Amino acid sequence: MNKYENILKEHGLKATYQRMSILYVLDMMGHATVDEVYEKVKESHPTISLATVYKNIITMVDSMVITEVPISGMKSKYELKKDDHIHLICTSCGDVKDAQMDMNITNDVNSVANNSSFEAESSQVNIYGLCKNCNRA
Amino acid sequence: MNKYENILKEHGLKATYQRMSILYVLDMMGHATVDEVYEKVKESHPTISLATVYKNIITMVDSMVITEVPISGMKSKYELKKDDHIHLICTSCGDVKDAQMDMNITNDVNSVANNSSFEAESSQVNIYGLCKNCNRA
DNA sequence: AGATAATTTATAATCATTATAAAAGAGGTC
DNA sequence: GACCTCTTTTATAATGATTATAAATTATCT
Repeated sequence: MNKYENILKEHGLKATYQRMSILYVLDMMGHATVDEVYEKVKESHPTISLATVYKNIITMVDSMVITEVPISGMKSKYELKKDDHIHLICTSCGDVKDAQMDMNITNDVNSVANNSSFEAESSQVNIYGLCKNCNRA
Repeated sequence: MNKYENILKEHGLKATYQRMSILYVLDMMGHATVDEVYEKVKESHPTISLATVYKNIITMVDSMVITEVPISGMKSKYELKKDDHIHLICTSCGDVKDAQMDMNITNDVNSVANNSSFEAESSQVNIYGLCKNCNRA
């Protein structure tokens, strides 16, 4: 449980109980909106304030501890910062799953940026469609 | 100017002056937020209501006349529906430019989806970084 | 353990989006 | 072209999401 304490300190942030709880929730859920994080953290820490969740999510995005995943037609979700990967977003149930971003895509994406004299820093790939479960139904 | 009238009717929507104005603004600007559209349309149509802009943007997204472009750390922008392409998003000035999505990326992306038994419908690729202008400064 | 600066909290304030209902307009029919 | 019907627009109010405030609390350093 001091996995999260370490992450925070490595990024120059104080390791408060609230921040660690948010990171734990994101780690467990994979991806979650601000509200989902708030509801989940309240289960173990009922007095946390919604403002605290908002403020810390912003702070941790700025410090690159977590990443915003903006999604068409839904509120943004947040996830722990990890290596580049692809998001498979189910337009029916809203579930988000990660898939590995293979080297080819990374290379292609970088060459597109170079061809436009664009100084690329990061990239996001979202695939929208139906997850296994929703596709059956 | 009845380019937009045709697009709307092809998608089963009434061709109101307000909708055509919104499409014209998006066509001129390339990408714009709800507020930017509202401010721009007001120049030629000062009595348009903000609620009308909101409602029509939702309607036209649902009818696939326009597309939402969700972006980390900014409000979503909207664009006319076009073939798959990549967004080069400047984290300094907020500008969004299109780049061609080459066949390789499309193929790679589809194979990632297949490997996860995910029924892909569409995809979005965002590259964040510095545009030519901001990179100089 | 104490000092200090950052963080948390509850609340209010602000900003963004959606709902409402009356007036206006689009597109079809004669 | 005038009329009918249904949809859309408008202004406004209501709601929902996010941010600001300032006092109380807490993490970290010494």
